[in-house]
Amino acid sequence: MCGRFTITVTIGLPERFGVAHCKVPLLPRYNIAPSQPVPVITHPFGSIRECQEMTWGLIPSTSKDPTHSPRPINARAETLHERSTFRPLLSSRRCLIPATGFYEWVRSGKSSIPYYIHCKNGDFFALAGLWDAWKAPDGLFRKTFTIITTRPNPLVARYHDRMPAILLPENEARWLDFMTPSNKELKELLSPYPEEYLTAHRVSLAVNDPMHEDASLIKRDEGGVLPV
DNA sequence: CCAGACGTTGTT
DNA sequence: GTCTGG
DNA sequence: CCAGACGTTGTT
DNA sequence: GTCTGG
Repeated sequence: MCGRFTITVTIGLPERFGVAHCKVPLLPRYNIAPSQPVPVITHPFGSIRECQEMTWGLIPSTSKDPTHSPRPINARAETLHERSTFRPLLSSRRCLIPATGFYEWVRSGKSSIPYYIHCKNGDFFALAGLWDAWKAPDGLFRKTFTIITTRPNPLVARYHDRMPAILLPENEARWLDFMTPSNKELKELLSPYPEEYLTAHRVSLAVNDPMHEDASLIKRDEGGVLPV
């Protein structure tokens, strides 16, 4: 699945994702966790692409009291069209979440061992997401999003049975297009990202604590005997 | 019809 | 908004 | 995702 | 065990 990710590089991010003027602060992030603000790319109908901050963990616009409702951080690609929470968002609330890597954990007894998965060449990639705006009692809108998950490619399957839906660069515009993809096309867009572009290595247990945020988190850690 | 919920993950 | 349960 | 808390009352 | 917070 996808419960933590990174944006280790911010130089060139607006250009890479077709955003002319990015109004949100772009800082390197080494441990992005649910509930945190994250830069998200949208393409409003009849306008240009935008990059805005949204909170990770979806609060549907119809939510009455989000305090005590689930805020899904992931949505299964296989069942998007049959989930009442996600289906209404498929037509006009698709978004891209820029990233340079993500973490997956392997449970080992009482502890969880983190692995870092990223592009071999260090490129950005775009996670496929859905967002919504919820009107708070104060009248302000809270924008939130969820990351779509899909089957793992063989590389990620060594660590987990799910992985985030990473879009092929040539498909990113289609995902944002106001012409909603058919179910068939959605399935294709959200298929597992090819493993040959990715690599993975074990990292420090320091990643487990979302308070830890420094660049050393993504360094290789020769800690043990678990899978590469 | 209306009322009420609406998620994923991993673990047992 | 849409689906499920009663 | 993992880590950490998990309560109420009355008083300052 | 389960919920909340980051």
